[in-house]
Amino acid sequence: MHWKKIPDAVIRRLPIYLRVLEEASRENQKLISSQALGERAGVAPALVRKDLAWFGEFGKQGVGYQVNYLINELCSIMNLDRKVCVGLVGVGSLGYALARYHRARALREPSFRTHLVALFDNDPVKWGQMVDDLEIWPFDIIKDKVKEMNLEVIIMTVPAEHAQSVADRVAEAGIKAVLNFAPTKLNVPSDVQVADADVSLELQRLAYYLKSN
Amino acid sequence: MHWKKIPDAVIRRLPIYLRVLEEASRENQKLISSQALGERAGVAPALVRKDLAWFGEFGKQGVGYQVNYLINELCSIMNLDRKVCVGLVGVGSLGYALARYHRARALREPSFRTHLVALFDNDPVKWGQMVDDLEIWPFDIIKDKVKEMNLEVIIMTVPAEHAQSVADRVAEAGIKAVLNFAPTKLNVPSDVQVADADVSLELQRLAYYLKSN
DNA sequence: TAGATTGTTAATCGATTAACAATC
DNA sequence: TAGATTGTTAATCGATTAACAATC
Repeated sequence: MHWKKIPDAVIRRLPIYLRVLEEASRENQKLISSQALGERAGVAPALVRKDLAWFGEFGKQGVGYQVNYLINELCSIMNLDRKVCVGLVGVGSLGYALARYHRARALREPSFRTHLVALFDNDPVKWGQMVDDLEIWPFDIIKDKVKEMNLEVIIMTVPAEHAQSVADRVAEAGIKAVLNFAPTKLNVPSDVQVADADVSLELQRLAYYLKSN
Repeated sequence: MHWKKIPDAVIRRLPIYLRVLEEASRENQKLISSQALGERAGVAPALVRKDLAWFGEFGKQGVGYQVNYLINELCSIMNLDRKVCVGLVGVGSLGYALARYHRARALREPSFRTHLVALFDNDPVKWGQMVDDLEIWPFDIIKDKVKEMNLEVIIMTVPAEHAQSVADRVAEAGIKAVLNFAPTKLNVPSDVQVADADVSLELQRLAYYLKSN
């Protein structure tokens, strides 16, 4: 695109707006102001307007934003106006749970938009086992599967000590986006995006705030 | 404390430093420089020094930081120099998995420091069932259990539509820290800290970056 | 028209980086 | 001592907020 680079802080808020808008849509709201949207998203109204203004003029002065129109625009901006195929590596207890959770939610919420379609593990005992209607494949064939199934995002739920070597193989397979649950920093090529989702970091952060209160 | 308020951005990095330091300690490293610590944490060395300087002078010029000493200091700063008791509400597939994952990790890593000790659900069918060696209690008795077991943090893995009312009850029970996996913004009293951990927000953010690449 | 709310600019606030004297 | 690395200050960079003209 020809735009100036959009700050990541902005990109992180867009899915929150999307979530609020979809709620509003379910409640049959047709219009929403930056004030109301911001309140439900936990963001100042001026910031909501500024965030949206990076991408165009979506509102009407004195009126607000059309809920369904803005949902469509945001989906297109976020690259969610299509099926995004996701794979998961490491079907231990956490991987298993996330797999089931993700599929249940995708079934229930059509707005979920990311679809978990493949599971991988390197334990031969697990190969061929099913989680709901998904088969567990050997991790070794991930490169072929990425191509065959058009996987674009990989969720990593492997032990910390294997995370880096798995990440290497994942990057080699052409994946550009990884959601990493392992408690370790991954070194990946600069064109691969990693989102970290280590539960313990958040718990430890919360512990700090128990102090002052 | 008498300090100026520490920015949350700083607090979020401390657990990352802690993780790196514990790795280094396991590798029998005695000393670490802000350079090396920063590299493994993904943070600029100057920022590492500035973050630590909020709390005191822990290093020696020309030498660096003593790994084990800094671990102790950081634990004390983060309020992790003791057992932090955690409860979990909503033993669905995600809650069940997080429970098992958390306990397995706490057993394996003594440095984990937060301990999951109670599970709650409002489905009578689940009451009395065990997840590993933890019993599932009725959500209704959470207030008593918070007192009895000294719970300080609650992990919420309930459906979005129940999240707010659960949060109200949790806050009422005296809890000041919540890790929320439900895809909804919780309104809580200002002395209650909420950390959001909605997987779909991260997946959607990753989808955006698939575009430009 | 009058009231409401957008898009945008300028001001503020906060966080990160660069640089270096202090000192181990 | 010489080299290394801290703690800290000043400079830079970036993000948020306040304010308001434009306009529906």
